[in-house]
Amino acid sequence: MKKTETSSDIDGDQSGRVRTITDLARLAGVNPATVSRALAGKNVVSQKTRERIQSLAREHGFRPNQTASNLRRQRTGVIGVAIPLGHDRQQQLSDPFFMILLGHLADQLTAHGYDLMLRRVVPERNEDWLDEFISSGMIDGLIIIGQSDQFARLEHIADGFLPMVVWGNHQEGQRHCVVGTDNRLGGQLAAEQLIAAGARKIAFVGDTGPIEFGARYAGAKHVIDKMNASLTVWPTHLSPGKMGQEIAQYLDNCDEIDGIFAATDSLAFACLQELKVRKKDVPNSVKLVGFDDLPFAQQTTPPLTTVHQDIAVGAKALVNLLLRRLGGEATESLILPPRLIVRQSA
Amino acid sequence: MKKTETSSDIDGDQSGRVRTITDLARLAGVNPATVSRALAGKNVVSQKTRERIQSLAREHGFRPNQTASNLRRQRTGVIGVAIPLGHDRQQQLSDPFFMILLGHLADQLTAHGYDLMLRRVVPERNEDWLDEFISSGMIDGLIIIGQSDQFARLEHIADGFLPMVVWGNHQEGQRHCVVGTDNRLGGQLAAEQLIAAGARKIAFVGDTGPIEFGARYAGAKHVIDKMNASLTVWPTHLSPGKMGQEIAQYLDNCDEIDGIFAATDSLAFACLQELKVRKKDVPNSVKLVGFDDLPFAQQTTPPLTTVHQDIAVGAKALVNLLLRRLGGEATESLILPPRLIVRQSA
DNA sequence: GCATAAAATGCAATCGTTTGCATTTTATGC
DNA sequence: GCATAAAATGCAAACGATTGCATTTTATGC
Repeated sequence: MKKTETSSDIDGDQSGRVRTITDLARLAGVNPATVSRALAGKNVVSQKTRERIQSLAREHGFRPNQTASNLRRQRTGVIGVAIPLGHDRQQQLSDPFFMILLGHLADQLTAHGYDLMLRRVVPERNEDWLDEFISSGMIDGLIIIGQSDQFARLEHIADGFLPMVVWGNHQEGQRHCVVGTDNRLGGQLAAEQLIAAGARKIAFVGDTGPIEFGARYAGAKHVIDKMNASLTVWPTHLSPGKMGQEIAQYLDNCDEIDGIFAATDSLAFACLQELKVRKKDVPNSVKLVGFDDLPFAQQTTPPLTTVHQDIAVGAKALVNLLLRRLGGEATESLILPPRLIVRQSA
Repeated sequence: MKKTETSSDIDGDQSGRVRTITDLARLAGVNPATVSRALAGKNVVSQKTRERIQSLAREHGFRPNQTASNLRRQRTGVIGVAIPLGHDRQQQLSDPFFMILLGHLADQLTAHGYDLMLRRVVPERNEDWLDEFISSGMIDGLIIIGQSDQFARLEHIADGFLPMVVWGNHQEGQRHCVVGTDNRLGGQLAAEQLIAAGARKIAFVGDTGPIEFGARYAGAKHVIDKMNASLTVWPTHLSPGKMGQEIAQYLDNCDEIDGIFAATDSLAFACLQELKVRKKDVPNSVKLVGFDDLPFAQQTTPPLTTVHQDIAVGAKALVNLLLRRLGGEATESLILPPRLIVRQSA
C-alpha cells in the first residue's frame, strides 16, 4: 500500500526493469551472490547490506525467479495432488467428498509452506501417469486421492519413491503408505444398522471395483451373510448425470428391496430422490444408509443415516505423513475409525 | 505393464541411472541436442534416430526434467488458481460452490494441456499475494476465484499483467477481465420471487462487503424499495461452524421476518436448519430464496428456490478467455445471465 | 564421379539462482 | 601498529534442458 505508487511494481520498463538477481546486484553495487544470500535472509551477509538489498528489492518489486531457484536447489516447494479417475467416472472430480478433502489438503499444505499442484489423471488413457508426474521434476512429493483401480501401480512405485502418501483403503501387507477410513468396518456398521432397522433384502448401490468400495461391500456382506438376509450389488457410475438414471432402472426392474447401502452419500442422495419420485417412503418401506457424512447429509429429507469419515483429520494426517517421508522416514499407514451416524433414513 | 519389470523404472541405481538428457545422449552415442529434439518429436531429426532415442528413453524410464525445460523456455505450462479468503472466512475453501468451480476448472485446464497450481491466499496476512504469485515465475497465467475485497488490487495488477481472469462481479468500466453471473439481476429475481410469494419483511443473510454479495443485495434492495416492503441485512460469516449460530441469534433477537434472501445456498441451508429447529414452516411462515443452485438445493426439505449460476459454462469461459489472453489478446469480460429456479421454499 | 542442395547432427551459449571455495575487508588482542 | 582470526564479499561452476548457428553427412542431378 505504501510504496506501490512508485509504479515500478509490475511495470514494463524497457531498460530499467530489474528482472534478475544480477540486475539488482548491479544496482546495489555488489555481487549477485550477495544479493541471493541477502534475499534469502542469510546472516552471513552483514545486516547493513542485507537490509539495503532487501529494501531495494521491495522498491523495485523484484522477486527471484522460482524456476531457476528450483532447478539449482533441486526442490520445488510444490506437492502434487493427483486424483485418478476411471474412464467411466469423468466427473468424480466434482464429488463433494474429494473436493472437501482437497480443500483441507490445500489448507494444510499452505500452512506448511508448500504449494499444491493439482492433476486429474485418467489411468486408462495414460498408463504412465504416475511415473510421469513423479519424474516431471515439478513436485517434491505426491498425494494421491483415491486408489481407484491403481493398487498394483501404486505398490510398484512405492518401492522406489518415498514421498508419496495415498488416501484410500489399507490391505494387509501393502507397501504404499495410505491414510484412510477402515472401510470394511464402516460397511459392517452400515449393514448392522440396516438389519437392526428391519431390512432383509438389501442392495449395495455402487461399483465394487474400486478397492475402497469393495471393502465397504465386503464388510456389509460379512454381516448380512450371518443374518438371514440377502445383499445384491447394483453397480453404478459416479457421474451425477448417470447415477440417477441407473438407480431408477434398478428400482424399476429388480426385485423389491427393503434396504439400501449406498457406497457414498452422493449415491444415497440420488437414491433418496428416485425413491421419492416412486413414492417409496424412507425409512418405512426402504431403509437407507450412506457413507461419508457430507455436510448436507443432515439436511436431506429424511436426514441421512450414514457412516462418518473424518475428512479434516484425514487431510492433516496425509500432510504430516508426507512431510515425515520428505524427511526420509518410512512411515506406517494410518487407519481411521469410521463412526455410524444414526439419523432418520434407517 | 509390459516393460516395467525391467526394474529400471524408478530404481536408484547408483551409477547406471540415466537421469539427464546428457546421460541418454551418451548411451545413444549422440549429442544432447539431438536427444532433446528427438524427445520433443521434432522431425528435424531423422525418423530412425528419433525412434531409437525415444524407445531408449522409454526403456530407461527417462523423462526430461521439467524445471530445467521451464527455465530455458521461459514458460511453465502451469496456470495458477488463487482463492482469496477474508480472514474471517477461513473455511471458504470448503464452500461447495468454489469447489465445484475448481473441479470444472481442473477439467478444462487439463483438457488444454495445462497443469493447475492451487493457492489459498489470505490477503489480510499478506498484502503482496498477487505480485508474489505472478512474479514467482512458476505460472504462465492466473485465474482468481472470487474478488473478495480485493477489487482495487486486481485493478492495479490488470494494467501490467495480461494473462489474468477473475471469477466475480462486473462493474461499469472495470479494467480486469472477469467472468461471472449478473449478481444484481440475480438479486432482483430473488426479491421479485419473495415479494410475489407474499413476503414483506425480508432479511438479507450474508455479508454485503464482498462485491458479489453487495451486488446481490443491491439488486434485491432496488426491487424491495419499490414495493411496500423492507429489507434488513443480517451479516454473517461464511464458515460452516459460525453461520448457523449467527443466524440463530438473528432469528431469536430480531424483529419477526417473513422472507429471507440468502446470499448463497450454503447460507440458505443453514437458515433452513435453524428455521426447522424453531418450528417455523418454510414456505408458509417464512419464504426463502438462495443463490448458486448447488446440486443439493433440489434435495433439501423443502427443495430450495434459488438463483442458478451455470458453473460449468463459467469455468469453460474462464479458461477460454485466459488462453486467448495468453495469446496476447485483451479480451472483454463475460457476464452470464442468472436464472431463477422456483422450487418450494418460496 | 562430382558439384550442389538438403537433411541430420553437433557446438556452445543461455535461462536465473545458488553455493563451495578463495579472497578481501574488518575486528580483536597485544 | 602488526599479526591473526573472523566476518563479509566475490568468483565461477553448477542445476538440466533448449536452440541458433556451424558443421558434417546424405541425397540428388547430370
